[in-house]
This record gives sequence, structure tokens and C-alpha cells, in this order.
Amino acid sequence: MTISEVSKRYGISQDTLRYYERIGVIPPVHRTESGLRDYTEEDCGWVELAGCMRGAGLPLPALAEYVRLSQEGDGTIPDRRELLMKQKERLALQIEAIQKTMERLEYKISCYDKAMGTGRLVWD
Amino acid sequence: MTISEVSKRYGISQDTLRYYERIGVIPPVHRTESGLRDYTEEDCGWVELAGCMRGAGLPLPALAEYVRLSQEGDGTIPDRRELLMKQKERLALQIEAIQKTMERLEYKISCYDKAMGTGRLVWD
DNA sequence: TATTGACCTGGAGTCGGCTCCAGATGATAT
DNA sequence: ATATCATCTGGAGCCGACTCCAGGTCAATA
Repeated sequence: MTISEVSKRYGISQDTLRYYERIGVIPPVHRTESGLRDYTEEDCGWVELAGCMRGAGLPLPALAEYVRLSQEGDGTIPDRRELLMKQKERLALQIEAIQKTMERLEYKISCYDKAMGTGRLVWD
Repeated sequence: MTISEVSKRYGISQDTLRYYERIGVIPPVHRTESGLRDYTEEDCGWVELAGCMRGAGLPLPALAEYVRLSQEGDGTIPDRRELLMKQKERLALQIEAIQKTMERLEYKISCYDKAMGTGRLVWD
């Protein structure tokens, strides 16, 4: 699979795909004899994982560390588990913060709704 | 209230407080005769709002726009409502993405839990 | 086989969101 | 009065995550 196909498939730019590979967020991708990237399904799996994690705002260095550990073999299983746990907790906190903010926004919006009836805004 | 007090109260550095004011994420803060910042409770309200919104990852330019509109008077009420709605929707999407990622992490972690019993990792 | 379009690398540039610094001025304690 | 500490401004620097570019190679088509 060419880089342009992978790019379309996951909505990640070619530049970003190369960048991810460079910094180790995905392991080295298989190449054709002449040196062009030729993504296997496994390569794609890593791309998809990176896309998912990045979509949630996980820091790339954490992801790169996970990939590095994975390449290193079964000895790193506990470390990898640990890493994933930490990131999960980070995300849980983040969700909390976002929910608090959403409630706040909803409250404000309700004030604006009233204001749009009366023309005057109370408690902004 | 001095900037150092406000900084402690909201856990936002003095530099960041000045920065926020500079880019309009909070409106101009009241000053003493000699030009030192002297935050009123209203000023603090804006700081607190900014802290909450950036905690959820809201882009500062959006926040600045909101502040600008607020300074402009009641004529901008519909615009402000619109702006808040948009950001709320952005946050809703973000929560979805994060939840998807968390499920994924949980699944992976469960695989690692099994792996740590058997010594072998299945389906990483 | 000549051209055109996709892909390569290494490095530079961009953008958001801070963070740090220098040099000046204000406030406080001895 | 003086030393020390907080605060001021404007500007530079930094970090993460891309994004763009130049100059070169590879591949498909006429």
C-alpha cells in the first residue's frame, strides 16, 4: 500500500505519516526494493493506532515510547501496561475537565437564550 | 488583589496572566495609580473563566473573540451565544474521541493483564 | 525514451501557548 | 536612605506537532 493510499485511508497527511515514522510514533515501514514505502496491514495497524491516540491528544513522545518498548519484545510487557495505564488516567482527568467546562458553557448558553428573549443579559 | 495573589489563587503563572491580558483572553485589568495590576473580583472572574476554558483545551483565539464581543455590549449577544455553542460542540466531539481512545486503552490493558499471567501477549 | 507525476530525504518554517529575560520602576523593611 | 523584593514592558526563546520546500529518485504513460 502506498503512502498516498494510507494517507487517504486514515486522513493523515503524507508529511505527517513520514514525520510519525521519523520520531518513532510508528515503527519503520516496509519498503519496496527501490526504497518507496509500502505499508503492510501491520504497518497500517500502527498508523491507525497512532491516529486514534493522537485524536485524543495523547503526547507523541508517550506513543513513541510505547512503540519502542513494543519493538523490544515481551520483556517490556509490564512497562507497556504501566504506560497505557498512565495515559488512561490522564485521559480520565481530561474528560472531567472538559465536562466541567461543557456544563459551564451550557449554563452560559441558557443565560444567552434568556437574554435573547428579554434583550438583556443576566449573570454573564 | 496583586498579580502574585491571583497567580496563586488560580494556579496560573504571572507571565501567563500578563500574556492572557495582552492577547485579550481577559479584558484589561484595573491598575493602581502607579501602574501595577490590581485585580478586582470581576477581573478575577475573567481569569477564572479563562482558566476553566483553557483547561478544556479551548483555543485562546476563540476565548479572545468572546471577550472582545462581551466588551462591545449587548448587540453582540447572539454572536456570543453562537460562539459558545460552537465551542460546546467541539468539546462534545473531543469527549467522544477521548472515550473511544479510553476504551481502546482499556482493552489493551486487559490484554496485558492476561499476558502478565501467561507471559505471552495476545493481540497487541 | 521522454515526460510527468508520485515519492524520497533533510532541513527549515509555522503556529499555539506559553516561558524567560533585561532593564526599568514601584513598594517595603531596616 | 538604601537594600531588597515585586512588578512592569517589550521582545526573544522554547516546545510540540506539524507543514512546507528544494533537490533528487522512481514509476507509469504516450
